[in-house]
Amino acid sequence: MPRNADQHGAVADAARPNSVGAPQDAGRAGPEPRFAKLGLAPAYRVVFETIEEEILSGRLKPGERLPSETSLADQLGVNRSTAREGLRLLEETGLVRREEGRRLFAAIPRQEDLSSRASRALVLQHVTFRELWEVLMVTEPGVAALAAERIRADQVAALEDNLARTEDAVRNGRGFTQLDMEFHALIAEAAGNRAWLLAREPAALLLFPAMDHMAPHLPQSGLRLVEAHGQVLAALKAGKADVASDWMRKHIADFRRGYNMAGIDIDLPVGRLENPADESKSAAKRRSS
Amino acid sequence: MPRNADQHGAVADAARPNSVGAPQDAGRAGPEPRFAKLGLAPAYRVVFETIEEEILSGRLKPGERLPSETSLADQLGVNRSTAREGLRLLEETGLVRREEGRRLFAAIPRQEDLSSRASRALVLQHVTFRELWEVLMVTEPGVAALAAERIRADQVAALEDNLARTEDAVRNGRGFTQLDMEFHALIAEAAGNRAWLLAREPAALLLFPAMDHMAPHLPQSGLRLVEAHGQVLAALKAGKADVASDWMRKHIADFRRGYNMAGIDIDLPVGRLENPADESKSAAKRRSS
DNA sequence: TAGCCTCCAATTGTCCAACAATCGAACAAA
DNA sequence: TTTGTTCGATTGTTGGACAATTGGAGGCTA
Repeated sequence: MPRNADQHGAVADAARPNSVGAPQDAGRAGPEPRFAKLGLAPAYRVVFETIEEEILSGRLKPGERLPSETSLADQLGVNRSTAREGLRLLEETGLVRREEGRRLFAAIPRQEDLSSRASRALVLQHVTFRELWEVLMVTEPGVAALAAERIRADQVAALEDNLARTEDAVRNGRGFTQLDMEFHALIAEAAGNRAWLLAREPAALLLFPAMDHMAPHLPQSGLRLVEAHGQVLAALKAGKADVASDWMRKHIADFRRGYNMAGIDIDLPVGRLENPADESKSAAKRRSS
Repeated sequence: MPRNADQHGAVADAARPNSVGAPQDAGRAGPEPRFAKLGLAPAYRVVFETIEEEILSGRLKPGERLPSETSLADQLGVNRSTAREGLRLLEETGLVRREEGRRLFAAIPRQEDLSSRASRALVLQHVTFRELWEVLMVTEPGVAALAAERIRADQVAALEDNLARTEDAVRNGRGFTQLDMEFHALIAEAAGNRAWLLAREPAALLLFPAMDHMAPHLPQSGLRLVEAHGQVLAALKAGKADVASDWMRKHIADFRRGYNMAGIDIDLPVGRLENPADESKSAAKRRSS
């Protein structure tokens, strides 16, 4: 790639950041690790990094409109196509997003995006049920303890509503996986800690749906789940952090027991997310293959 | 944008996935809001999703080469520019990577990339020191307990080496933040749980470097840290999960105490990562502004 | 003046066609 | 075996176009 080539070019080379006039590459397989291999980044990546830095540094605040592609390309001294490639990079990072319509905004990456991408990575790594379970075995009680100290009335109400719906679903033999996930997510939210949200969600997103595979084998599981949720909720309402934490631990432990009883191997890698339950935005935004 | 326009076009429309034969757009002036607006994704996004699906489903295995851009564009029935935009999306997701050289490979997203992106998001959300601390207060002891049961000899050796270097750094008044991070990372690795790695790293990446701000105020902090690390390591070697966990808890708790004593507000948002200490790849791969 | 409709400039999505710099592999020379 | 040389394939970048939408600025009615 013509680093500084400006072939037919009229584009102002001076405006191009990082137009390092560095030696091409130092040769590939040098048996002597004498020189550090100097990395030359393609222009589209430089575009990405430049704008990224602009946002990270706060000079470009979330919510603010980005300049038009043409103007951007102009300012950076690259072609619009190149600028667009940089924008795609930003788009996927979540640092730039298009609201409804086309205009691009600077933005903060959304939790859901981060989590779902992390989940995908875990799946691709063939992470096992056991690994996920070990994580949640620690995080969920921890989060519950925090939530007990901070939960607000409206959040209690949301949990009560969730519990009622779960009871109903269980009584009528309907699936309750989604409701279970919602319950745990609500508690995590009640913990009022964004870092926790991010830490637990990828594992939660993968482990809980796995329940669908075991529930059919265990008629009791629904009742046990409702009982546990009820106890946790009660403890939260009473502000008893240790009790909430304890019940949560039992609840998650139960999860594993369920798996064992259903005869499923704990050390099997988890599969792909079947139905991430996001008909909300997903269906509107993209059409699948 | 000409969804299916193929304007001057010669490109095989049939080959185009998702060439939904939807009415151009229901015509703008349709006085009847009869149909729900069906979300049309730009072609470059369809390209992205198509290839993503190919990888996620395992039809395209990690490590495998992708077809050339021209051929790809050809197969998908879009222009090379458009295909490239899709590739940028994939590139940033980490599902596609360029080894050394240019050819693109299918790949699994790297832990580091996921973590650093997550960290950035936390910073942009102005997450506070307290939030991070609350997370690590739970995760680190949990991870240590697991590590006690699984740690291998070579991992013990690595920790011992790290401890020795830390002692040296402390004794000679050098910075030891990097070594501290390494110590914790090694333990996380010893826990042999990839989901844990992902869960704790974003917070760790942000919290530990913050020590740089407090160490200067606390002459003792280095010694306390070495003592704690030593105790944890001893417990790990002895396979005493609960002891390791306990010492780790104290260690992290100490962290906060240090902050208090240094007179730093716990509820202040953490700043940007100053020096993520990755001269290894960072310096080689990109040149900064 | 508020409300509505029309027309136009600005912007995004795609596409085409080239060219420069490399990479890679094949082959020749030292 | 190491070092050049050559040539085709591939990536990085650029210019230039055109269709479909958007967002307003005006202008026209109540």
